[in-house]
Amino acid sequence: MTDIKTGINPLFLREEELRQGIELLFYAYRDFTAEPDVILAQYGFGRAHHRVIYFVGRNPAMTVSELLGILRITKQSLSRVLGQLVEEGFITQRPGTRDRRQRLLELTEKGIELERQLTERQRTRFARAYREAGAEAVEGFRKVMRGLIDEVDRPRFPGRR
Amino acid sequence: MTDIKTGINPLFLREEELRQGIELLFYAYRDFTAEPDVILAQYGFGRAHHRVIYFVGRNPAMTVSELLGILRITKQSLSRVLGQLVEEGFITQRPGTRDRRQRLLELTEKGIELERQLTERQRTRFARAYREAGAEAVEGFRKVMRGLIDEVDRPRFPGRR
DNA sequence: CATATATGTCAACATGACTGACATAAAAAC
DNA sequence: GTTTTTATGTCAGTCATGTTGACATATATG
Repeated sequence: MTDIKTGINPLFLREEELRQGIELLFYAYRDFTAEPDVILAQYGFGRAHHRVIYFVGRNPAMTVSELLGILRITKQSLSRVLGQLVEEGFITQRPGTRDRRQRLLELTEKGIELERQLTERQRTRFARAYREAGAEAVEGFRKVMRGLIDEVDRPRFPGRR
Repeated sequence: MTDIKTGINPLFLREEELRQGIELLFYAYRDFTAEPDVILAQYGFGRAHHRVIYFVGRNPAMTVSELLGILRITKQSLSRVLGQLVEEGFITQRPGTRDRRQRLLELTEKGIELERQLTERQRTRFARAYREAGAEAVEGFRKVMRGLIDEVDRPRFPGRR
């Protein structure tokens, strides 16, 4: 075996390092999503609703196709949550002007308020983590995260210029 | 409005920065989990099975309670997937020696093989991202991710000594 | 005019979470 | 040594969120 004397096996270290990454992602996502769930439950909503509200709030006047492309779910799955959100007045749909087949999505005042309330927790979590880690670490975080994402979606996160 | 002349509003930048973090986490997790799903489907398993296999592989002889504490799901939910994995010979249970109420969990050969196959994709994804980002960025990534995790679970990821 | 596209809808199903109630065996406390 | 707590399992029912497949409508495009 390699490095019996030093007790360090570089391959083992690498394996350890990679598994740590996997676990960091698991735990971070678990805790990151747990907080808004409490609020969502009060509205009778789930995580899927949060995702829709989030991305519609982030990309006003986005089309259903665009949203489907981000969420990577089927239109039938989206239809249920989106339908509820429209029905209950959190999101409005209006036909596109250039292409009248499109249903452009937008948050209502009520939707904006819920989005703010939901995302606030997550923003606070990031703000704390960023502050404690420092600017340089944040840059490293971005770099690695960007590299984890499928190539098609990396342009959504332009690197440092 | 602040900084009309420079066109820079620091509060807006901060908001942008935090939202980018939120989105990085969403996309990374989405793509990170998508790959093993293909293999799991061939076995008639889902993501929940992968999580159980992963953590049992990582912590041999772990108890059911420990596993529940990591996954943060109910024992009823765990019971189904764990039961299947035991039934189909991927995991074995044996009573603890110190405390004979415990059922210590362990991967079988078959389980180890499946774990390897499943996690390999994710390890490769991390390996590439780490390599492209560089050692310093990886350190920043770790720092931020650790800060995102609930305080109780941070000791699982000791900082740099 | 024919075809492709954007969207929606109906139906059936699978997975993985939940709550609540109850059961058993072993450890720990008194 | 009896009582209580703990670790685990199980039965039953429900819900949220994903899937596939088929079909419908309106509009854009060739």
